[in-house]
Amino acid sequence: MGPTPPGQTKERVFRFVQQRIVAGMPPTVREVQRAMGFSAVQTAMQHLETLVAEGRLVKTSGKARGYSLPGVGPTVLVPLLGRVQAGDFTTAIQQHEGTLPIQVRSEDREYFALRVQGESMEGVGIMPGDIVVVQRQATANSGDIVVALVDDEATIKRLRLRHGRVELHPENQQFAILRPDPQSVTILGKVIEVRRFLDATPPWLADLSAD
Amino acid sequence: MGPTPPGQTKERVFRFVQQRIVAGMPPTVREVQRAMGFSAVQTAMQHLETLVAEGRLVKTSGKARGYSLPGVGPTVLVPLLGRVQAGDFTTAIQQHEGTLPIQVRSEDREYFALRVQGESMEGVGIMPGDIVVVQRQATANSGDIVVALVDDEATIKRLRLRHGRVELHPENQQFAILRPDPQSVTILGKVIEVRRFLDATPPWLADLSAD
DNA sequence: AAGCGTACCAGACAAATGTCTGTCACGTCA
DNA sequence: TGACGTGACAGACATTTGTCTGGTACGCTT
Repeated sequence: MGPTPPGQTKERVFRFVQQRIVAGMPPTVREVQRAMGFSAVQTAMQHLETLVAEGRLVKTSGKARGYSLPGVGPTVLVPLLGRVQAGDFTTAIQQHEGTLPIQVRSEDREYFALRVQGESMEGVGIMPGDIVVVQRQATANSGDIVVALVDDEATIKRLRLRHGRVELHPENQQFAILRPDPQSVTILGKVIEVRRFLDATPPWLADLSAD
Repeated sequence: MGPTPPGQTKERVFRFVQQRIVAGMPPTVREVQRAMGFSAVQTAMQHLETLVAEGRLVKTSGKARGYSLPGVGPTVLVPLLGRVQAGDFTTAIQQHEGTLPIQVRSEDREYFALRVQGESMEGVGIMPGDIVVVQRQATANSGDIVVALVDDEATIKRLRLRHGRVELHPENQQFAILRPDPQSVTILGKVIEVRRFLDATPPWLADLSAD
């Protein structure tokens, strides 16, 4: 029962704890003990304390399974919306057709996801069937790719602001630039991520909420 | 302290627990109690039991924070590899330049991620800078998009099998079909997901492991 | 009115879990 | 050789956490 070389056990502990945290169920100290084959709880405790002192783990004292990884943003369930129509955004959220776990920077913001249906953004690799993750905001910068409501339909385009007027540019020459009347355009949010599943669609995109 | 209408509190409990589970730290029963404003632990317990009976939560009895969501695959940390060269795959795994939390179907499989560097797959919306998630496997079906080692370089192409011989097709007319000698081609895996971050690159793509 | 189902409360107990003190073993360095 | 740092063990205690029994309140149905 001699010690292993310095640093080796600590790394094994870190990898085990990290994987468990990422998998969604941080381990108890005794689970670390058992997984590492230690005889004493204190051995696991000690390595965990070292990792905390090094800043590689964060601990909530006195709480079961209280270790977490620093700098990893929270995961939230983002609703995948079906149809989005004018004045009906809240209903679209409630009637989402699935959910997408997304690591975000801030839980203070609202997000939603849409499935891309047209070919107007293919020039930048946003293809039909892709899923765009959208941060909810009513304004955006010129050049951002946004989801906007025009008349009665949601559309994904690149925003251009010309003298304060909204232009919605496609990224495909076969589509025209939209210059909607200001009264008939609403920006719903900014596209922050694009995802494409080449294997089968994951099961968690099915609705996990009560209907 | 009259009861709320049937079903309302249960839904609030489910949403709270679901969000906490997705965020990576399932709640204790007393945390549910406090979050809902109940005076008694047993109230929280009862709603949780009902949700378990309905199959919407799964419980590990006797363990702290033992509730989980059914049908949600595990999350694993997928290494984002830099250079991949022949005969050096294990080293590339160890020297990954970041990690990506990915929901997968099975922890029994191995995954890695690569940053796309060429334009040969732009026809199907796989753009330079995208990140592809790859399921590790040595064979694939004709038509799959794969990561293959050719001579000494990893490349992302669509696999075509002609009379048992490997062809690697680009999805961009400006690139040529590769018909490598069988001795000089190795399939590393199948691309299962494409991700693009339009906001800044998330911090967790930085290396969380020890160097 | 009685029964049932759901939403709540109060209190207590058992086990899991966090935490601490004390100790030994080994390798390295001055 | 002694000191130090890291890796280990043993044991005990305090607190958190899961779980249970017993009870009330309300609305609906027969």
